[in-house]
Amino acid sequence: MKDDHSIGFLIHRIENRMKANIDARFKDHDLTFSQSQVLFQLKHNDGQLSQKQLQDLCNVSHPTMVGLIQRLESNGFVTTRTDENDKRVKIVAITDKARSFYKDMEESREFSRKRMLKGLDDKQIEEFYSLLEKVYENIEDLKGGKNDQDTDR
Amino acid sequence: MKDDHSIGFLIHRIENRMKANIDARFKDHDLTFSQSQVLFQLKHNDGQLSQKQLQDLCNVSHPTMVGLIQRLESNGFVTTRTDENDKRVKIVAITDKARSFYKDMEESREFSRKRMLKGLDDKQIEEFYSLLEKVYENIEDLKGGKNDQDTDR
DNA sequence: TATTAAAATGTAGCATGTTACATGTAGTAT
DNA sequence: ATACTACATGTAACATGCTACATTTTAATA
Repeated sequence: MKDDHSIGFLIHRIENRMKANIDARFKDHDLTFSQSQVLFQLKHNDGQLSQKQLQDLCNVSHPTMVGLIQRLESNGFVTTRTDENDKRVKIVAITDKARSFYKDMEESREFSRKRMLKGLDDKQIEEFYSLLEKVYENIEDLKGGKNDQDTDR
Repeated sequence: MKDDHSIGFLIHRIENRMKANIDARFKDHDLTFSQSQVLFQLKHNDGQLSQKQLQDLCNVSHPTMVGLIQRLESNGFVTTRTDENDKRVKIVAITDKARSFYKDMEESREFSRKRMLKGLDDKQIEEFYSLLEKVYENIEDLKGGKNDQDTDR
């Protein structure tokens, strides 16, 4: 039983369930969990960021961010424009429509959070959060630990 | 900073990184992280299971399992046949080729595990594992908590 | 027995994630 | 100025996950 749920598989399954549950809750708004993360980052950064900044904040590859932004834009949650000062960069800005959904999004995330953490006390939640942050720092870099045989190759 | 990485987003990003890293390590073997989970379950259950049993053990929807098995079969990691006693069920069996890869798979998973848990002592790892299991139990069911207005909130 | 319900699998269509390759813009060095 | 490099974005092709619908077989029931 112990070995049947190694930590990696466990995290994988938890993520799958959580994502599917939140996607289902957001469906009425034509929004997904991953898209909500983009809106979340925009909301917490003056409502506008470059595509590159978004992909770094969300820790996804750039083609992934391209798709997310395209769908968000086609549903009216963001607008995009080219930066005048540097024509390479695409600026993504949150719309009022997205802002008006923000409360709902927060509530759904809070609901999901409560469900996940049911039965854990505040101290355990704090510990869980802290452990997750450490693990995330360990594997955060997109071009992940290719330095197989040691520290530096 | 605290609110920037809510637990859900954190888990999501951890899973993305972990999956991508392991997929990269498995690439030479024409294998993926998710496929390895299927092989893992087979290995720990006498080498053969029905498709339904696999989808329950891996906690994925049945169309997902269909795809996983198809690719595993086309790469020679499993064989499939119809159950004689119940023609509805498809029996999936691990092959010798997959068995011979098993050690490599274990080593890669161990490498990934060590990287993720770097800096955590045994007690913390135990705590982390226990917390993950609790969270998983909270959201394990595929047809997730649609009973919105019930206990919580 | 005939009908109906349930169970296991399959297919279609989509979102999200990846890597690999391509394009256009900006900065640097010669 | 030219060329080289770096950076931001775009496209292609694929794996994995989902829901919704369809099919086949088994079980249950009238």
